[in-house]
Amino acid sequence: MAYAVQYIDKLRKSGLRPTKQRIKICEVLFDTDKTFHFTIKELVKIIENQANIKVSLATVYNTVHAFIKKGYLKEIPLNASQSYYDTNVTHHHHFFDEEENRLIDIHQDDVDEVNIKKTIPGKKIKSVEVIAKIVSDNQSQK
Amino acid sequence: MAYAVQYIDKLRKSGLRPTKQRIKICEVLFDTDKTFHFTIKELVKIIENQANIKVSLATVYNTVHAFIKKGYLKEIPLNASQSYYDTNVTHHHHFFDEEENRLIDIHQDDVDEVNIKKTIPGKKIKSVEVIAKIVSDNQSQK
DNA sequence: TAATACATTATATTTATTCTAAACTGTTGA
DNA sequence: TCAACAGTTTAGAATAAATATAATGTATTA
Repeated sequence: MAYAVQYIDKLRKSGLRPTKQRIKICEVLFDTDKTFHFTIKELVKIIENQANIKVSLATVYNTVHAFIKKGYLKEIPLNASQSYYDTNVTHHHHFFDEEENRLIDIHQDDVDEVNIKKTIPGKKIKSVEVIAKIVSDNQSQK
Repeated sequence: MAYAVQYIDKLRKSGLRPTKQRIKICEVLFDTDKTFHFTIKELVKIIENQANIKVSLATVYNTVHAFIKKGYLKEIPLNASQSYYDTNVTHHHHFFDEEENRLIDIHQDDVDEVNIKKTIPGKKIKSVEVIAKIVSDNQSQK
C-alpha cells in the first residue's frame, strides 16, 4: 500500500479511474526497483499468484495499453507470437535470444547513440530501438 | 521465365522442390531490381493478380519461412498484428510509420554502425536491427 | 515409367488480441 | 450521505494470423 498514492496518480494521468484491479496491476509493475519484461499472460499469472484479486485479461490489456500511451510502459518490437512489454521506459536496447525466447537489456552506455541521417518530410522520429538477435556461439571456427 | 534456373537453384538450396507455385512465388519476390516489404496476405494477393496460378496460404507461409531460414528473405521486427517481410537482405534498417502502417528503408550509409559493447556468455550476435518509429511532425513548437 | 517421397490445398485448429453487453463501482453534486 | 451517472470489470464471443491436418496431386529416382 506504500505507493498507492503514486499509483492513483499514474492511473488518473492515464485517464483511468483507480480501481482495485488497476492498483494491483500497478503494484506488480512498479512496486520494485527492478525493471522487467513481461507478456500479458505472464502479468496475469503474477497477479494471480500474488493477490487474491481476480483480474480479467481485458482489464490487463486495457490498463497496459493506457500506460503505454502515457509512456509508463514500453512495447518491445519483436517478431514473436505474443507482445513483450518493458517496465523500463528509459532509453535502452535489447538482445533477443530466439532460442530461449529471452530478452536481455542493453544499457544506453553499451551502445553508441544511433544517429540517423535520413529524414522523412512531415515526420519526426518518436523512438529508436535496437534489437540484436543472439544465438548460441558453438565455438568460433578454427 | 528468364530467371527460372536461379529460382530452381534458390529453392533447392532451401531444401524445397521447384514446383509451379514456388517458382511463381520466386518470380514475385525476386524478378525485379527493386526490393520491397510485404505481408503474407499481400504476397498472396500479388500472385493472384499476376498469375493464373492458385497458391494456398500454407504454401506461401512454408516457402517464405524456408527462404528466411536460408537468408533469402528477412523478417522485420515490429509490433504489428501481422508479420512484415523484406526482400532486401542486405544490412539496413527501417523507419516504421505507425500512423500509416508503412515501412521505409534506412540505408546502411544513413546510420553509423551500431556497436554493442555488451556480450552474453555463450552467445554471439546474429543480427542487429534498428527500428525508428516516426509520427507526424505537427510543427515544432514556437 | 512406376514407386516413392515430397507438395498442395481446403479446412480445421490454435492462440493472441479485441469486442460485447450485462453486472458492478467510483465519482459527483445536491 | 446518497442517488444518479459515467466509467469499469468480466466472461465469453468474435476476430484474425499462423500453424496443423490429411486427402489428393506431382516431382524425383532408379
